[in-house]
Amino acid sequence: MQTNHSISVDCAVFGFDGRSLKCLLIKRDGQDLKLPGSLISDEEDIPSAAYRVLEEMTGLRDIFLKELSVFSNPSRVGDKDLEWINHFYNVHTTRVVTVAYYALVKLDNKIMSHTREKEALWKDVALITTLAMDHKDILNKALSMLSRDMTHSPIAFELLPRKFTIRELADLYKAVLGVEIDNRNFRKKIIGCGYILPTGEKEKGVAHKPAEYYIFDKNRYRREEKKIQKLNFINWNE
Amino acid sequence: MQTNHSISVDCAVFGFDGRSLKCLLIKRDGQDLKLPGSLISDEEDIPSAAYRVLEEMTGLRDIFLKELSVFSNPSRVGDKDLEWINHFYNVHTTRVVTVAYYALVKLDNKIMSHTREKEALWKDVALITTLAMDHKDILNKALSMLSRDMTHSPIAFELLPRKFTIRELADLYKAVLGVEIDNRNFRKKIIGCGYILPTGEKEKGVAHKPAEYYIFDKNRYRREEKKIQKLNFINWNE
DNA sequence: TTTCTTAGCGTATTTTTTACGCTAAGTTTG
DNA sequence: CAAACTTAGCGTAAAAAATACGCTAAGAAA
Repeated sequence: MQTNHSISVDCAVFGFDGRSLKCLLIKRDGQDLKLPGSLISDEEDIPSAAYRVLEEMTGLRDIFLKELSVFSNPSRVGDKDLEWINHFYNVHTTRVVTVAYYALVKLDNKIMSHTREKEALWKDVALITTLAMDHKDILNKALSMLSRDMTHSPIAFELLPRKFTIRELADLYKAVLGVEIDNRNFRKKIIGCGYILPTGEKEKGVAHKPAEYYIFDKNRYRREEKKIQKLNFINWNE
Repeated sequence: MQTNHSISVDCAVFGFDGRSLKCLLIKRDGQDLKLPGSLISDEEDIPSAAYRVLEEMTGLRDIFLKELSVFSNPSRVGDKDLEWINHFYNVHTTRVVTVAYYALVKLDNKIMSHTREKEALWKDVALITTLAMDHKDILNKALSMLSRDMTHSPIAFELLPRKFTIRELADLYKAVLGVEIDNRNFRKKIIGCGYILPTGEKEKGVAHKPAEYYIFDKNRYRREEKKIQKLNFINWNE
């Protein structure tokens, strides 16, 4: 029985620029686009490898990261891709199984200059048509997982600056989930939740009534979370 | 760079006997208990390996199966475990990364006799204290994923016979989620959903008013699912 | 025959969601 | 400089969903 394989990680890194969802892509050999990734080494566990890739690409250490699933189709890496991998990593492997993650980052100046330096690019996810290997499949799965997660847990704030307006939050939901949102009811929901707090600061230089900045209070969220004892626990349409 | 690893699958297989949730365990060397699993071979992808293990253990092909996550701690397999693996599979490996799944089965006579033959045992999950390697961690993660999934999608029926009473369904939820359920409101919710249909048949030989048997209509569920356009899409406490 | 248990229907209350009117505070336009 | 335009942000009413709980029915067991 032959049972030795190479294992890699691949990360779909998402950012939000206020208009649309972006994904971080890198050019392989200056040609095909692919997700950032790496083979894992003997000493590290797989999440560590993912964090290593993320730090390399973004310069950041504390990044929201979640495992998607394993992609293991024996033919997912074609001969050409395999050649590139063996050359790039100086190994001899015939099959690579990858563990896919998605990550969420705030698109501030720091990260933008770092990724520019790495010659990576932030591409609007709606405009990504093909990627190397099965990376388009990974991206698709990441997008559907992200949609699901954004409705079930407060991870939207990983994509927004620390201080954000309620409009920015709504725009993010519109962009990712593709839904229409009623401004007035959305506000009520957000303000009513108890852990999204006004800062007293306001927008400047916008062509309309300036909105107040809010912050997400993680500790308060956790406290509220514990209080809730949902009896209305079954909801099979989510 | 050394990058070759062995990959395995491990499955937490759950069943429900009407009283409590059971997990399928096998004895290694007639001693330690572990989850069913296997190394994967070069030709198969990982889900196929999981189905192979499940068919071997249960005799069944169409089983609900879902990936949990990858367990990759370099020291998750101790020296003793490694020795057993190398001997059992006739390989030479120093590290095994495992992809964990959970599976749901209906505990009917057929499966019970098959697992008995395989000398596997169905143990009440509440009574499982230790398992080989990191299999207890895998089990814990499987249990929390199962709880989550059972509240968000209609997978409870994978654990029940085709025809079930509303009480049996409620008992399953009580057992898995550890919640109290009001019989009257639960019925309303179940019957109101539109895809759990009465069969006309009734229980026999119970020491109380016999209940009607219901079936879960998968096609009707999918149709209803499409109809729903949830605007109330954000619920961060689920 | 009484007691016990669960089935199964109904009603009233509370909570949550949805729809939508309205004023406020800025910038842009003419 | 006033009118037009855009988004902020408050409020109210209606609809829908969740919850609490009373009650009778149908069987077995005592």
